[in-house]
Amino acid sequence: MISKTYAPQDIEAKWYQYWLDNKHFASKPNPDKEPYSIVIPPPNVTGVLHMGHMLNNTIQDVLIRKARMEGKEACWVPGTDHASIATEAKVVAMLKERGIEKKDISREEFLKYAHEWKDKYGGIILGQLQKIGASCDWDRTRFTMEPSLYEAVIDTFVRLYNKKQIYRGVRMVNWDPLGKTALSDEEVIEKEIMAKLYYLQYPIVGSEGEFLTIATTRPETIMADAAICVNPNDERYTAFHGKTVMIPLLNREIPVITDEYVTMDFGTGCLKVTPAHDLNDYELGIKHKLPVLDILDDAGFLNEKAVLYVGQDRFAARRNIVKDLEEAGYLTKMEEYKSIVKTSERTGAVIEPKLSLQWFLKMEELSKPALEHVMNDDIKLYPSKFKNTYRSWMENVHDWCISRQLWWGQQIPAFYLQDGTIIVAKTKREALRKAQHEMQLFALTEEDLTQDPDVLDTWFSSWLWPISVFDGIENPDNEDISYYYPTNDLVTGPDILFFWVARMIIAGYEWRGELPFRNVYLTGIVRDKQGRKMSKSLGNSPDPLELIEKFGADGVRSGLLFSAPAGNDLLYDDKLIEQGRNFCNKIWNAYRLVEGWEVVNKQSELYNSIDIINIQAYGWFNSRINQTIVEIQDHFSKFRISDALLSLYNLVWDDFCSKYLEIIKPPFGEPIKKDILNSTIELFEKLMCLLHPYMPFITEEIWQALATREEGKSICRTEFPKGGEVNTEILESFEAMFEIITKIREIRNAKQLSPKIALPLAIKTDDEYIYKNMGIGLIIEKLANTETISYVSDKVDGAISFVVKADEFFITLEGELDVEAELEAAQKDLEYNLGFKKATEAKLANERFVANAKPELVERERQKLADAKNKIWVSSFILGSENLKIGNLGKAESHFRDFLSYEIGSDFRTFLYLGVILIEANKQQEGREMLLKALDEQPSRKDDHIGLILKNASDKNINYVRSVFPNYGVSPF
RNA sequence: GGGCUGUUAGCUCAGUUGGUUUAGAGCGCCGCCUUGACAGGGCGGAGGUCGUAAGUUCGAAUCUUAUACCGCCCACCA
Repeated sequence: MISKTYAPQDIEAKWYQYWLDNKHFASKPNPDKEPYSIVIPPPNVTGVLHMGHMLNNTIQDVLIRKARMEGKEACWVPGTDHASIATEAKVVAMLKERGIEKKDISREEFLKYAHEWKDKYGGIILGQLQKIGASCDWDRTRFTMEPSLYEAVIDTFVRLYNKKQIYRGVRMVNWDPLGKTALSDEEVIEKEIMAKLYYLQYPIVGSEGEFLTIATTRPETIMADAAICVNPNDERYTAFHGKTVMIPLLNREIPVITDEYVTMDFGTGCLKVTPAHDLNDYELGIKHKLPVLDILDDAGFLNEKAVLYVGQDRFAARRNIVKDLEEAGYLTKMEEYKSIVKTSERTGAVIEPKLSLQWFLKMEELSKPALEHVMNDDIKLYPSKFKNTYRSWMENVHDWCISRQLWWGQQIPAFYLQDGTIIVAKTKREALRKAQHEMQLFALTEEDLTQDPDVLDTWFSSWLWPISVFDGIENPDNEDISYYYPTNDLVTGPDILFFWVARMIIAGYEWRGELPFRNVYLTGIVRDKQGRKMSKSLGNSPDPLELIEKFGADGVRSGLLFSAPAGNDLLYDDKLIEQGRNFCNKIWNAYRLVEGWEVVNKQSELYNSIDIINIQAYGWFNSRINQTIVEIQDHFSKFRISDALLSLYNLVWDDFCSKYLEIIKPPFGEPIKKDILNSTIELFEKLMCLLHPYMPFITEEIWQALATREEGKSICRTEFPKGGEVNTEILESFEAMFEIITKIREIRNAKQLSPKIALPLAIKTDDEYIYKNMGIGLIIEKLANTETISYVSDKVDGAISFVVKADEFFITLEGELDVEAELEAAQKDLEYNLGFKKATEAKLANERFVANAKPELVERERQKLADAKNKIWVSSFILGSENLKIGNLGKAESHFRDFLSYEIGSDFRTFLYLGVILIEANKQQEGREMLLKALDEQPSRKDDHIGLILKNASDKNINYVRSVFPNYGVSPF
């Protein structure tokens, strides 16, 4: 017995192991196949799977699985990033727990601990990726610190240094006092905070009682002040040009200088210049040759140069100095001030601008090809709006600070002689040789060389990733790199567009002379329902593994993708995942239905009508599949992954389950014919293949169950369905048919009739063939639950009617119709269609429209007009006859007259009813004409007609009516 | 301050070269339906003057301009 709901837990583990055992994800260069490769954005080795990874890697898996099924040599390279700051922080924390301080141990010891930590806790995320079904080639797993990748990084550093692209210099850098390292601009996050602006008085030397007042947010840095600066055009301060002032508390004398940099209308127009602790001040300092006084140590504590508050943390010092300044009377004002504070992305510490000696990579030349090839679409960004962002960054790119004051990472291969001479070489030995040979320092030993203690920025290794995973730096001509590079698609978040994507492109052109990937798909950021970024501290991030446990990997994957258009943030809601889970369940139950059918083999005469239905349904659904394949291929070509999934979702749920299966489903307890079961299984298999990239597990499970498969075979290596013929005729007739079915169901609903009651349906059509011989009629009977359809040539009196295309449908219900309601509905219908008719006619009368619009469009307008007229015609008739029925002769007359005026066709009863009405209204002459016209319409049925006339005439006029037809003898009365 | 997006149903979003007085989907909502694949379901339904204002056009959610908000990126106002 198959379980009633889809139970993913056992199924997923089973098939993932099966795929691994049969090496379905393994890839090696195959000249007979087109390569398709993706390198994973390497997660931090310290990382655990979060929703962002889930989304990102699902998209990659969809792409790679689809490519694999399309016969490409698909290779998805997994791996992890050593993440220097994050990992070092974890290791430091771990050591601290064990009572060990980093500063007390040697670099070697520390690295030993770090590697231990990495071996024990690192790379958890890779196992987690398997849970989501990621079809990576695990044998190719790489780590940015493993020897060959390490070597590649060192090598590129040396080569760039030799090309004079790397230099060492003193710069104002973003200093993280907690991590005690420099950060690149990209690693800094700006936060808006409410700060205080302090107004401080600096006494003017030689002018007792006079002050210059400055405004600052950092009063603790006054001890590092080198000058006070005012705008030369600021008349308030002209008198003070060339004077000096005293730093409060400290009583050190500093000059008043002038520079146009100072804005006159901010604060007091007076700026204190602190070259060591502010980038702008630093530049001012250089310009005006001011001394640089750095009063902070690496951890953000005041050093002895500060003289005051030495040994205090910068924030403590701020509190204290504010208090002292206030007491001494130098603080005149404090105001709230909205300001930006820079913080470290990794440690959260407030960044300190700090002068330090760092290594830089010149970016100007290197980045040129990277800009050009994105702008000319050699590399495409999805969505393309990021091209703008990319360009503005690239055009204003700054030199990249690549040194970090850490131990975990690739140590900078720069060696210093005692006199400070720098020798850059891959190893100490090489450096020594270089020193000996190039500088003739033969007496030198390795002891005399000191390696730079810093390591390289993590991104300085990950920018090589698409090359280094294939060993393309050290062995530039090896088989892997030649075959797989450039890779095809890169899937990542827009938050690392500059950090990583741009630099990979730069590296691609620098080291391979070509692009690293052709397409960059930038996913959105997963946010919570309120639009907040998911974060540990908010606790608003669900654990993907728990979700998988609860909803199944396929459910989570498809759920996330339902609402994940490229570049748009995704507001996560459990509802999405539920929807994915429900989709799995729907598929599962469709399978249960098909699986549960009993089969008959024998061809039997009795099954004739069923055959027609089945053949039609199969033909229709095949066309729908083919149509959808075209659609999803188009979506994929534009990286519209969500849209492709949605197309499939609708195809499976609405067309396959709600329509196709309902059509071919045998009545309860009855068997199904073998051939239709086989075609159904064939269709089901196709659907599973189409869905496999999105929902690998359930599709494998069902695919395996639908037929006997060879040992080791998997749907993931089965050919992705190619499109075929799309029969538009059958699609259109089915579309009309479903419209008819919906109308009937609507009537059933409106009349509150049980679905079990078969309704009598009559159709007035010029094309009975399509209903009778094409099986359409039979399907209507089955899906709308009608009695055997009758075909009529006249309108049916007293029936509920509706029109689809050119055909009219009548359902006669027992009991009185609600005339008022019918009238109201018909009236509404009439008005709508009259308006429609008017607009369309106006459009068609417009020569410019007919001349300029596409011919198909004009033709479609004409068709719509014809349909609308038909509907108007029907509504008018209903209004006329219903009004007649309730004795509203005047209204009835005018509706019938309208009816005739539309000249769409005629109907004998219109003439007839109108004739009687006119006679009743004492317009005998005209009435008589109408009655005769009625008879002319269908002379063969004269007797029926006269009977109807007499039935509708009142006693008063019966004789007159009779006199019109003197030869008609029998009175119905 | 500069630049770039976006603004469509109660919510989250589609809407691909302008073209039905009828702008779609999912969720949510309303009504009916439970022995029969699935209530994690079926069948129907309601709900939008497409941010605002002008303009171009035979025709505008779609193009132009202006404007208001949301968001993102960049930038040295202490």
